[in-house]
Amino acid sequence: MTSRPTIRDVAHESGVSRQTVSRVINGDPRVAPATREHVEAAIARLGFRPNLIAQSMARGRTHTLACLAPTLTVFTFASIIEGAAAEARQHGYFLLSSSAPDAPAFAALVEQLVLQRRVDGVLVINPYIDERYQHLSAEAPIVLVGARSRDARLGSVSLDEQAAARIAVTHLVSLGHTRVAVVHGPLAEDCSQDRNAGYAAALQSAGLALDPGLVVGGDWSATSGHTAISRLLQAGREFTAVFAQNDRMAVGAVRALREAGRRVPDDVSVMGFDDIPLASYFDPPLTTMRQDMPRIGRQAARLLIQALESADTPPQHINLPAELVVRQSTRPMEGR
Amino acid sequence: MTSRPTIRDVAHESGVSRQTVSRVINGDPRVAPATREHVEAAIARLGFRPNLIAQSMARGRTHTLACLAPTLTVFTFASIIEGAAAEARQHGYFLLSSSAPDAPAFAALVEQLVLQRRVDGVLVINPYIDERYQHLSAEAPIVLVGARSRDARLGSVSLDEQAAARIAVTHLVSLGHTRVAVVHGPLAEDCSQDRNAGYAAALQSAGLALDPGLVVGGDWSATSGHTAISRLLQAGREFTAVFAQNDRMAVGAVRALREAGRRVPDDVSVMGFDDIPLASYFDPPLTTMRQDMPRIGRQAARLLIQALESADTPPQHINLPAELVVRQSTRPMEGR
DNA sequence: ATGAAAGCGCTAACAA
DNA sequence: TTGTTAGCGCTTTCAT
Repeated sequence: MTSRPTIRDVAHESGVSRQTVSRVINGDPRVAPATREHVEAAIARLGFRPNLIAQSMARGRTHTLACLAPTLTVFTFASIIEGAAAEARQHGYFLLSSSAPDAPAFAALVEQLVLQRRVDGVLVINPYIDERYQHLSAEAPIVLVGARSRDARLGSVSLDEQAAARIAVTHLVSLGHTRVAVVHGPLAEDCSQDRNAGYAAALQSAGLALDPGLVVGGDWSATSGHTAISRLLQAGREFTAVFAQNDRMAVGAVRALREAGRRVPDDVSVMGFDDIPLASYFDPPLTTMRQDMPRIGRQAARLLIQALESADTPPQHINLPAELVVRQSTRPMEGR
Repeated sequence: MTSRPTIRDVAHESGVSRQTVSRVINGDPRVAPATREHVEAAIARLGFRPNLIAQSMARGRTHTLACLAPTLTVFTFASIIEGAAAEARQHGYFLLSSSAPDAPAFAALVEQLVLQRRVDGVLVINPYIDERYQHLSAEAPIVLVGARSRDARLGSVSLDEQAAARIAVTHLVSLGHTRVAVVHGPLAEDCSQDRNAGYAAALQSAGLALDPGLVVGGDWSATSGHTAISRLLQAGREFTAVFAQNDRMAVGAVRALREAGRRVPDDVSVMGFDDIPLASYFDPPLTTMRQDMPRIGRQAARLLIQALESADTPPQHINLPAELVVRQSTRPMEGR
């Protein structure tokens, strides 16, 4: 197999200079129509494709973005990435995705991608789950996803977590529940804090006291939701509703309740958050807050590209709304 | 911000030639220890990082692999990617992932990645779900994942689907079920065909006739599993067990059965395939075949890197086993 | 409208 | 062990 044709081969083939070929492939208008046709014919004949590496080299930009997540196997992250990729593509960028489970792996990724100039900018999903944000060099434009930026120079896109949690808890309260437990995520993550704040706000608006004994934490896994609620039950806490800060913990909570002989939703209502794909196939189908993940990704990509293309754009912070999806895991309090 | 230091700056700073700096950063042994130290000091002082784009340019290789999936949002695909990324990293490669929902998008991706020389090789997950395999130019080394290669030049890694399906169905048969329905995936995909073959083989080994009326298809979604089983019930087919070719369809099947007043597993046993993360949290917890996805990804990456590093390696085809996970959605037939 | 020359940051081949 | 000389394939001046 001989190596691929270069711009030089096309120049020979069509009898013009390399420069003219370059103009043609870049859509430069300063080329005579006849010349352009000749060159395009030669390109087609030779099957020439511009070498992107060489273009990047000469231009100093790669037209490539990276989207980094803690893992690809979590549905919400993957959805954000796909939304971002779609938006990037529309703007002529290629978006690659990769994941780093911990801070050192993340640092290595940033090193490879940013410091070694492989990409023009980076989208970072959940930057505050560990120390990874410390490795966010200011070398490349960066947009944070799923957390408020704690650095004035970085833009961010996230859900309006507090408002969403408030809607969720208000839903439970409006059903007549006055003792609402919350299973929150790791407090190192903004979204857990914000959802807790929304929980508190909703209770307060309803004139209900917040019982710290009903606040328990998990790590987003179903198992952790199970553990959290089991503990609550063993401690003899009274509650008729649970606001789990994600669907997986909600599912774990449901199981814990059943194991303790409580019916869901007859005895206890349970809400989740995210609306994962099979949320409606659990028993009972989960009432939850739906996040438009792809949209979050699209917005983030748009912000990043904006920053790339007009250097002096001030960093923006975008908040997106979530939507209540009522299924069968929540129901009005029994009159007693 | 001044631009980043180059190899030339390091050369000046340390009083050696660019070539010597190049040798240092590439770990070439032909450098005097003293010189090496000087250069390394200069590198540290300047904060120099080799520009990967320039390296790729000069070397003609990018040390980057791509892993392409139909979507990132399916757990099995994401797991394969993470396994592949880990293996690639160990070998000094960077693996980027991207997704393409349909053949045209896939073609564009291949164009960007392979024809424009952005990566050295490609892993393609599920190449036969549509016409995408037709866009697999022979320009770069490619390894197929999740399907037998139909092209002698391409290596592949997949599950031993037939054996796995056989184990699954044999499990049901050993429980005393003689009327076992199957909900298969799209027949364009090898794995559906192979799992059907395993189903047939298991029945035959058990001396049971295959009733074509008990063979129904879905598109892997829970909804499709629901529809398939609903139709079977409406048609009045008799069966006491269902082998769904993935967990999502199994979950749909369970729902359909319940809606028709059948208890699972008391009246009908249901098996899935994949062991998705929340499989044990459905009601009932799903009996299923567990695939070691990360391992599939690792193997695939290993094959690709092998092909890259020793050009004349013949394409290999690897088959990995799956493991039966018994939970509560299957149980022995009631004696009647 | 087109071409010539220089260079992007690095490595490879050859010398010394 | 080190340096010199050419590129890699393309774009960007600056001429013409």
